[in-house]
Amino acid sequence: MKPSIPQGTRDFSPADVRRRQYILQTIRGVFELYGYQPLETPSMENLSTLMGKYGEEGDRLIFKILNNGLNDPKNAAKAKTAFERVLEGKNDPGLTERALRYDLTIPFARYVVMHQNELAFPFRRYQMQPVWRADRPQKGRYREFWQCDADVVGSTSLVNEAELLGIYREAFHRLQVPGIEVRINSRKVLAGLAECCGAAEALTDITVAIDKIDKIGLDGVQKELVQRGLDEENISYITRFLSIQSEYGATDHESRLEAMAGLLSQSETAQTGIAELRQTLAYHKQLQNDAWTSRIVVDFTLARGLNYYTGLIAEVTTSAVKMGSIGGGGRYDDLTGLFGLKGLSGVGISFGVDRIYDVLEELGLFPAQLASGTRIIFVNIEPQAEPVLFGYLNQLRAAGIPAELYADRVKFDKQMKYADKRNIPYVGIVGASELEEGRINLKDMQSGEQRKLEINELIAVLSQA
RNA sequence: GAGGUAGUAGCUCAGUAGGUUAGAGCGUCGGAUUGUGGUUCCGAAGGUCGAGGGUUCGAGACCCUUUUACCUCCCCA
Repeated sequence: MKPSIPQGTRDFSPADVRRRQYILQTIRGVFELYGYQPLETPSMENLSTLMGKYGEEGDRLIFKILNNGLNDPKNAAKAKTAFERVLEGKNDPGLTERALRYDLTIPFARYVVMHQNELAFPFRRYQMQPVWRADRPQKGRYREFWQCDADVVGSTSLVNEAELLGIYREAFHRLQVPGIEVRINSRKVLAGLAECCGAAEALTDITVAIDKIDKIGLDGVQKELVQRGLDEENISYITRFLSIQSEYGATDHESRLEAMAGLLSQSETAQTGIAELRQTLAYHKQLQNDAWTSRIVVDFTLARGLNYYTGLIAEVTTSAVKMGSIGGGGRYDDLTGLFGLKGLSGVGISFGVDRIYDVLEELGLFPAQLASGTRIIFVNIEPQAEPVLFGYLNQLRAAGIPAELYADRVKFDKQMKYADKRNIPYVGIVGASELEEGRINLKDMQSGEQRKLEINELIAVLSQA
């Protein structure tokens, strides 16, 4: 049988894992720095927890888990009727009642509701775990991928928004990704647009269409709006809305906000949204670090799919690589309401680790020293030396230096080749003569230089390198 | 979920209008070199041509099905 793995999944070889851990650790460090606490939830949730939370499209992409025991004769009738319902496109607990998690936000909301009495609100947590989607794989799109989320619930303050934007910028600064743009918008402005253009009920159609303007241009958006049933009057208003976006420089926030406030003066919702954007930017300005090269862009065409967002929405892209967004988030006023806990507002962001990986790879931004963990390997050429080498290993490891011994006594050059292939920077050679001298012949694999050292000197050399 | 392109050695690929035992480079392994890797030289192994079925005297090539990757749409990280 030819081995294979499921569509859209990947193996991660040692070098891949090190690189992924580098990303994960960098992001984790920033989360911790901003006072977020770690949380983990199960890989699978009850199907009812997930269904209906991501829109129709989302429901279709949830990986469902088949119930056990379907072949038990006493379940047969139930399973058969359940299967009939599934064929009709419905779910039935007789066949499946669990599913793999689709994102980290809904499980988080579920967690908050279940543990509301133990938590100190505002509750800030971060979560870094894989999620699964039955999407068709493409470049940068997998069926199993990791998300890194930071959310805070129980606070409506825009300080949270401002800090989350800071987390994005700090993390990408540390990862040294160039061309980072954190685009922000407010769902309230979009709702105001729908109101003002006379098609309040078509909010989703409008947002889905204008979100594509980067891809299909103004003409394309207009066509799509027609297709989605908007009339000429609606569309001409939306066109004016879109022109505000292109009229000002990318970072001329204030002019853009002012123009938008003028256009949407009839909508109280939109005015609130604009005021919130202003306040978020003002807070963020005080929190930001001058070293950050990324920029914040107010982008009124930004929509984002997940329909639970109600306030600020954000998305991260880099101009350095052709790739979809590498992060996104927003505020949701009533996420926990879905699980019976009303009045808790939350806001959060997510990092797309797998896409960030692809970006770093493409730009060659991974630090070189991620290659190997082992600092020194002892070649095994002299049987008498083994007890001494064990002692050296113990001392090196006690000093925190990753060290290993080539376990099999095979040909010298084979052992050297192994060290070379593993990218281990130093080789320790102890043969008969070194044994007699009580020293180690230390070879620097990069320069090829060798020198004889005592173990204490060797530890000193490797500690500082 | 809809459409398109592709799948030949571990990797990157070649393979003439269907015609003997399917090739190259890189890598792997062995040797030159039983105390010195990354360079060099010599040699070897490695493929039921993604899988299944069909057309044909004959299929890596043509047809169908299936699977996987990539691209577009949908949607999204």
